[in-house]
Amino acid sequence: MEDNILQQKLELLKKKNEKAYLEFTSSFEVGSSKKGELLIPIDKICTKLYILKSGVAKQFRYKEDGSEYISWFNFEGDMMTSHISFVSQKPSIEGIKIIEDSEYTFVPRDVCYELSEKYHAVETFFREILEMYSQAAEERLYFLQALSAKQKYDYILKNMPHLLQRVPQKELSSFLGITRETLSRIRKHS
Amino acid sequence: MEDNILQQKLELLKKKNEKAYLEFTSSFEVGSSKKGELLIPIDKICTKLYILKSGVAKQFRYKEDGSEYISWFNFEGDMMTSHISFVSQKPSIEGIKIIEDSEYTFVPRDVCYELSEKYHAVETFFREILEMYSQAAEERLYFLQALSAKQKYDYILKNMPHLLQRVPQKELSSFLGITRETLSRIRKHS
DNA sequence: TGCATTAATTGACATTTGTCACACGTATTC
DNA sequence: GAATACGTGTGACAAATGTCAATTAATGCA
Repeated sequence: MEDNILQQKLELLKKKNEKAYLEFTSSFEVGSSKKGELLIPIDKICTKLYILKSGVAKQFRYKEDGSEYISWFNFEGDMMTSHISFVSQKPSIEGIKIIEDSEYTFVPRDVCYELSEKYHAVETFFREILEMYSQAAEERLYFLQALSAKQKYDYILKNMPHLLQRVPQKELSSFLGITRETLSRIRKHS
Repeated sequence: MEDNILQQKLELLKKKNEKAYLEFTSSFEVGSSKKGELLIPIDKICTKLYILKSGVAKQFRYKEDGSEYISWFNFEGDMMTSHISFVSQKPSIEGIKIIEDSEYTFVPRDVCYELSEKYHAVETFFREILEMYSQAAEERLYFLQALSAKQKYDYILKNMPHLLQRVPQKELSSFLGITRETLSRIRKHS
């Protein structure tokens, strides 16, 4: 989504330092996964950074009661990884699962950090990605804490309508932090 | 808190590039504020990055119904700013208010970005700060969405006990996303 | 195509948390 | 030091959302 802001950042990198850009992008590999596949399992150390070319994926954990908590959905153009594990190289507490057949490219984590160290421009690229990422997290925090179930649904309707078309309600409700039943009832009265 | 991880990062910067370190730290200015003072008002563009030396501050917004949403508390050693406004230079949707007399240093935003561009090591410094920041945001997201009122309180008790000593219950409850009354009742039965 | 599995809907009811009103004690201030 | 504002505690009640169970709709697979 977001009309390929990631692509724009990559273009910027290319303009700034073509050598760095080429070295970075030439280490991209391609892959694909079917619906239901676990791209990053919980408890494993995450060593790759993914860029989704097509399809949909979800980032999730399990709560204490065994139910699922969905922290984010990823669509075409999105960069994704199990962020905390990627940075810290500890076992991941979040997993990534494909929920619609997907194609993607990926880079090994080491390449990201090596090139960040080698090229200032690559470091800048990642700093800017992180800036966007934390903005999104901050907005989501407010969204989750400050809005009622109905307000959350209206927010999605207005700001992320593609979710409604491409994500099952079961998953959407978990993303909103409400039950399927509540979501179903809200939809009925909208 | 976090036993001055920020200080560690600054030391690292110094070791990597002393010139950059000196240029960065020499543009720090000092300031102080009394309890109740608004360090960063809502709707203003945020142009400074603060490091709290002593005291406590809160980052907050107002919800649609006028009640307060507290996104974070800052203590000695914490870096703080209105993140989204700082990055985007748009009017801030969050404010920062002093809730215990504070001393701090601050750097103009422009210096941060100029030095990030000028020195690779400074860029790395900020990238790492952002990595920590997004990890914290991610954990807070899970905390808010996945836990009940009582679980949230127990989590604070266990992981952020200093909050209980230095933050009024009114503010703490807002941080937890529950009402004062609910917090009061939970405390009674603990 | 048809069977089997999964997702969504719906109703009755339970639970959690919020709201409102008021009492009480503690700071703050003039 | 009295007066005022502010933070906290508590009770009665209301509202929002969750839980459980059953039914229907949709989807995927043989």
